[in-house]
Amino acid sequence: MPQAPSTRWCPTPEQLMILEEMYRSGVRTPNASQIQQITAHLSYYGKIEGKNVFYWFQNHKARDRQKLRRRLSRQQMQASCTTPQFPLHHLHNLEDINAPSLIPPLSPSHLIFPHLYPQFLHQEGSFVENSRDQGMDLLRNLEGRDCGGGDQEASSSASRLIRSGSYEWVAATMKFETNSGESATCCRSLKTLELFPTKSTGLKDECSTSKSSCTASTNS
Amino acid sequence: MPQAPSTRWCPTPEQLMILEEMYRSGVRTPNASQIQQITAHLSYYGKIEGKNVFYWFQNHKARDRQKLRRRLSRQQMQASCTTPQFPLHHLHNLEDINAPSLIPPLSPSHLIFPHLYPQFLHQEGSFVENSRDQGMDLLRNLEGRDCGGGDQEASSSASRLIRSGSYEWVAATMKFETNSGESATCCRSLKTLELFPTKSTGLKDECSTSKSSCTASTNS
DNA sequence: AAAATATGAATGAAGG
DNA sequence: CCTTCATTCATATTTT
Repeated sequence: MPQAPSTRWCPTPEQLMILEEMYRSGVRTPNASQIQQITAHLSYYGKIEGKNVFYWFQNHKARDRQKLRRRLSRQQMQASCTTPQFPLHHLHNLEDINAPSLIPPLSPSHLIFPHLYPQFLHQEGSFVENSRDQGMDLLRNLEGRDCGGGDQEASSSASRLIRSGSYEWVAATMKFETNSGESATCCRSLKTLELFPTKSTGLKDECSTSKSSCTASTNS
Repeated sequence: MPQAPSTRWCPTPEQLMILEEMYRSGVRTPNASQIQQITAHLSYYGKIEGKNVFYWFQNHKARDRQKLRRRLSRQQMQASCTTPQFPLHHLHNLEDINAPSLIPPLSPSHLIFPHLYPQFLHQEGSFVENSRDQGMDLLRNLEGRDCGGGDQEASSSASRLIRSGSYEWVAATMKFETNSGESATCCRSLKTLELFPTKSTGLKDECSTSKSSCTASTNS
């Protein structure tokens, strides 16, 4: 089904520029009339409808706000992880992974994510929760529990902000994690995964370095 | 601005394996906390951020779905095609869209965004209004006035429905603008932006035609 | 080398 | 406002 001339709006560079400028200027949730006007102005640079403007601000704001949210959760996590950890670069250069290294040689997921498997469910970290009508066979059992489990609570005020959806969370995360250079890791590992040493934080792996590692795709 | 050393994440074989295993197990749309945990765990095998996990599931699910969809549509087509039909491949050659357009050739910003420049600000349209403590420098001038100006009033009863949140407005608008085929532009342009000819309404721009136009994104 | 494909990332659009 | 979906972009990888 050719979906017509893909009718989705796409801002022209000018429109985008203006919108961003406005956003920077403080416009966050324009009301109907504002939207009307903005639309009128922008329409000069290309086809555009009110809803486009509306959505643009909605999305932009949301995605941008998350970053804050995420930042908080992040800091919080770090706070609990701040404890200087030992050097942990030893872990893998991909190749060594196969070697008898210290790394658990790729354990089966039920070993890696015990919380995903009923048998191992006895720790706090619950997982599922919003497992609609999807598979979730393994996860069902967890249902009804407090999703965060232990550390979750730690974030009193933060938990609020954090609890939002994955998307938002991500949106926020992207910005900061990227900047910080390190990903949120350590503390989580502590509580949810005691199977491994928590030194995972400082890994360097960096799959992008050599062009070989990144494969591992479906290749099928 | 070249986007740095292409910092795109790439799952290590282990990470990928785990992710797939989880997916198979039924995990489809992990929420924030879940993502947190997954990320923490996977970070043991290499650098990874929350957004990576998020996107991974997002994409994986989407592509899965897409695959199914395609399959279905194909079957459907076959089903209907079993009966001798006329040739119908002609449909869609969205090529002609690339035709030489009448678009104004991208003038310098002060020409392009007159309304962003003080010199050109003298029209009525109010803008801000709920501009809390935000910037709004450019827009302030417009404050206090009746936003719509002329045609605004035209929509007597409509204004009611519209005036509620922007969302409502959009909800209403979307339907109509979409149907009418033209976006609410001309009239607006007239009053708010008389600097330009109003022909902006019928622009052809059509960013979607070639795969290049829509970019203008971060790519800085 | 060009074409096709796989996939991380981004974002417009909706539903609730 | 939050969450999710569909599309699309960009690029690395594989195919031809």
